[in-house]
Amino acid sequence: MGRKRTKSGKIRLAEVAELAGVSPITASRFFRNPEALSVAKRTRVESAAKELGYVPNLAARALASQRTEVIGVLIPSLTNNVFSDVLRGIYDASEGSRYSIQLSNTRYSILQEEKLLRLFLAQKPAGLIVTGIDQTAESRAMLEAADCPIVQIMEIGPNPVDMMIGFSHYDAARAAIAHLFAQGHRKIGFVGARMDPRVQRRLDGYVSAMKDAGLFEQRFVVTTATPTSVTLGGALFTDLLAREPDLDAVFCANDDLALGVLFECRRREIGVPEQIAIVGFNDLEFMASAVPTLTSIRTNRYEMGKTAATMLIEAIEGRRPEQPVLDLGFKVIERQSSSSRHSDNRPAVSGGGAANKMVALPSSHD
Amino acid sequence: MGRKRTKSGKIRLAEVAELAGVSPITASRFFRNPEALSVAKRTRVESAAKELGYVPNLAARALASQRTEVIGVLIPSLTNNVFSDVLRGIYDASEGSRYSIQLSNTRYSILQEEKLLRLFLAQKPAGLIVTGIDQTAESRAMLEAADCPIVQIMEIGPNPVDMMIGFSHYDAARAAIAHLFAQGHRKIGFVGARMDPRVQRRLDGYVSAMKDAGLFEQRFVVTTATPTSVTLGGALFTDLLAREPDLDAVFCANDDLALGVLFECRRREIGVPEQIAIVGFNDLEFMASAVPTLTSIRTNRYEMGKTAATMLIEAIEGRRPEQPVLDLGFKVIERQSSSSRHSDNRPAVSGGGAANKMVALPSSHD
DNA sequence: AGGAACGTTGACAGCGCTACCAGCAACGAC
DNA sequence: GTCGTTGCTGGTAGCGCTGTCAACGTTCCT
Repeated sequence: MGRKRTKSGKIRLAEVAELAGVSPITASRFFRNPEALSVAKRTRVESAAKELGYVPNLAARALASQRTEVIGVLIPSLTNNVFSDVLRGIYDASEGSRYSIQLSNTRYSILQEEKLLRLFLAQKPAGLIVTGIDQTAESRAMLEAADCPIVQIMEIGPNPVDMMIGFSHYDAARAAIAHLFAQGHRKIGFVGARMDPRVQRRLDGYVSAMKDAGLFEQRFVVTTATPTSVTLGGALFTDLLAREPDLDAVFCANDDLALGVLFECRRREIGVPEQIAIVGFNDLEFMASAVPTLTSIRTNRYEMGKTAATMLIEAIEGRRPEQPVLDLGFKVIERQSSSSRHSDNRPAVSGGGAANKMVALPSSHD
Repeated sequence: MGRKRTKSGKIRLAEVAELAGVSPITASRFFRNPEALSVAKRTRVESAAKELGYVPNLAARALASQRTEVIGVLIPSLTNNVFSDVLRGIYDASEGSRYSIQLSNTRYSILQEEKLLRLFLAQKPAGLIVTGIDQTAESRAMLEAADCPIVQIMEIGPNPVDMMIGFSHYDAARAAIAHLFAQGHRKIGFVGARMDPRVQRRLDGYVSAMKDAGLFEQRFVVTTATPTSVTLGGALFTDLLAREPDLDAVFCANDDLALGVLFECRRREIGVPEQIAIVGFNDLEFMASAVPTLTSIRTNRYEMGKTAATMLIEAIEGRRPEQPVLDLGFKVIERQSSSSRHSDNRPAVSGGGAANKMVALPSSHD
């Protein structure tokens, strides 16, 4: 049976080529590298494709060219609104490009990540975005052997596989504690949940800052492997208070926990910031409208996702960035919850790339 | 040049077949329908595949079989944590199945949705999940012509394209207002943002309930097309109060707005619920730990996503659900913010599927 | 015993596209 | 005028897999 067997409704490249009066190869070239065609043929193919409503068959293209136009993204969680901001950036950057996003969820397991990586790589993705820098040795080897650009996101560290974009969670935590010190706080608790590598590094930053000041006490730290939530913030804070009733500040590993701590303070009629100061992490939108407004560490999540995907696409197309490692920095957004004085807008402390990138961010976003 | 040109590292089905001592076709069948093989060959192919670390080439499979194993998902927003719950359900259900998820973001534009739909359908997805019931006529026609199962999610209505899973936003809003009436509230405001079709239906439910009681006033309603946020909740509530200082309750179209209203009340020292009752929508996690705890309408978002994907996969594999339209219902979760009495756990009012599973659609309009 | 029915297997021929290389015209250099 | 060079175009041959159908061996029935 001949090629004409296909349903009449189906438009193949051959049909476009025929209508345009060129060979299929020329038509194919039009979609991949229009500049290679003479202007005359280019316009002919273009209008033929439009007239027929041609949509390329991606599977055939992938099979023939031995590569796909898929960007694989591995993130640990979909629940977390931190990642939803990053993802939004990634999707926004991919829009308008020829690349599509294939998302997978590692559920904070590096073994699961390794499995997914193997799956992804077998399909020859155009590029890969992976979260963090704590891969298994096997994953690391696969990433290094992969013949596509790779961006690691969410944090920065030594030995990037390829490109890297993020900020130092350790430094950010130290900046938060430095801020609390500057406000006169000494007995500063730490509340953390999930304890993934990035939260762990925030804890490390907290510990080092406290030790540097000779103020560290193990009982100031309350953590759990449980996924984070507002309610959990209240519960962990309750534990913390039971261990150390004289606490004068709490640094929360994320904003949900901070909100939970705030509510718990309200429930117990503990004055914020008079009796206890609160600092969160991420600067989610609600932090600026809470009562009192909540101090947090602003991280550039949307920008991180967007830049990661943009860098990746550039690299895929052969334009590697001059700087493969990008520190997007962070910024201490000081608000009422940690302000011993009454001002709500004092000079912000920032770190990493933030210092010389986006200087004066307004204190609310989106 | 012969077939052996391929890099030695690449494992094709042919290699597996050779090692197993069967024909490629038999090996192929092993992956698609193992039951069709004799036990002996099945184990032979299985161990050969494992030994060689074979991973099928999806592009080749898609090209040869004229269908993909991709489930297309069209949602309006990635920011909204309502959708992130739904997505989590979808991804969870797809995990372990052979299907992968292809996500696209319509940004609340039905024209954008139409464009994406065209793109998706050209790749012959195995199935499709689309948000809502307000497609363009063109989209609707494409969906009806598509030869794959389709699930509409987030709400229910007449004339499903194929399958449908959601609940009545209209009825849910009416239940919220009925609850406020039962608590003795009369001057009930409505605060809404984004005003997508589902929020619009919540507004319609509010309006109809108020009109039924002869209490509707246009000035009780404050809405905006701006994307929702906690801060916006406070701002809209401020507008509302300016128009109607005697308000005794606010129904918020979502929980972020409700939280913003709560904070604004605290800022203005308005007692909740003594002076103003607050009811939100969705019952996000933080509602239960706010001070006071916030009443909301619980919607089964994760379950909706999970069930949608499960139904879809079942349908793809030929097992169509007995009931193509599933009403997941809702539940009024009464908490302190709307409780005139002091109890925090009175019998919950529920509607839709929660009461009588997927029978006739409850009194939804339009 | 003969034949039908079933379960299992394999040969063949593409799926729609692109990599590779050859061919051809137009042009400039010598 | 010949020869390369460049720019554009087309033919051939797959990419790795699966749909279709025929062929085979076995079992069961009459």
